[in-house]
Amino acid sequence: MKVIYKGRDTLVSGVSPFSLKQTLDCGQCFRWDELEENTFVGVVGNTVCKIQQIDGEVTFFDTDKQTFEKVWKNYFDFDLDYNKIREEICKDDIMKRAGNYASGIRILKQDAWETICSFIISQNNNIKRIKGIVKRLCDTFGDPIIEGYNTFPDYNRIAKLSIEDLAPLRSGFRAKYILDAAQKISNGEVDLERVANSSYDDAKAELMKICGIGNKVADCALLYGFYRLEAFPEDVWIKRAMARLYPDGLPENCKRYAGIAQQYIFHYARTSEEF
DNA sequence: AGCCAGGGTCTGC
DNA sequence: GCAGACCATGGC
Repeated sequence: MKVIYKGRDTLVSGVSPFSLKQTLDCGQCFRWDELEENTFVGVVGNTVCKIQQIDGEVTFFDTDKQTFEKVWKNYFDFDLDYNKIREEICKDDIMKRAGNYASGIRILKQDAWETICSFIISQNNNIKRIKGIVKRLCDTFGDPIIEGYNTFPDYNRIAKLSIEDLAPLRSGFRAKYILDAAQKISNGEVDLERVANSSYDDAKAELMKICGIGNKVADCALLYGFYRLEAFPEDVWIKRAMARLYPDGLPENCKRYAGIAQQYIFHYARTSEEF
């Protein structure tokens, strides 16, 4: 990776492979909007940024060295070598095709609470509406950063609210789950530190103490919010794809990075015409 | 108009 | 353990 600080912007190149669009559009995050082709605006923590990719060059607008190092390099996990990972997991024909098709996807390092909350909202829902609910959640209860952009509200704030307070979100039956998650994390019943530091099975069990978090949402939270690259969220698409591609289960050499394999298969099954 | 959406809970075998 | 109804809401 090559990083150049030019004027007010930060320019990144030589991350191979990387597709900003595939990464932000693959259903792992819900707070990015595409302004124009390959140009996105989003919020991470209390930082707002416009990012554009043209060929191999990614521009982080109005971003100084310190912010890039502290926020964006970590968020996109630019130090992780995806070529090496693909070498390890894309050994058979199917994974080679899927990995080749979705090669620009990277797993983002997102905030744990934000992913927990977002994937509770995702259940029995579609990406467009998930984004709408998350936006209203931030607009209503987050702190302003700059005009039009708020932080994701923290769990202590949400824990003080009632179901009626959440009505403007129009999140339906999920509102009570959002509250339960915020309350249990806020009062220590569910310990995010413990989730981060225990084994995969224990971490999953801890998350599933929250009403509204089942097997799939727990795996999403672990993969996207706790950097557990071995987590393998199974939604309807993946189940369909697995039944056809790997009826006997995921190949052994995929398991260490099952979450990345999952992204390749998911993207391939959902958008490729040859699937 | 009616189906479905990156599911989970609750109930009944 | 496993199947099936039900859950709110909106996009298509």
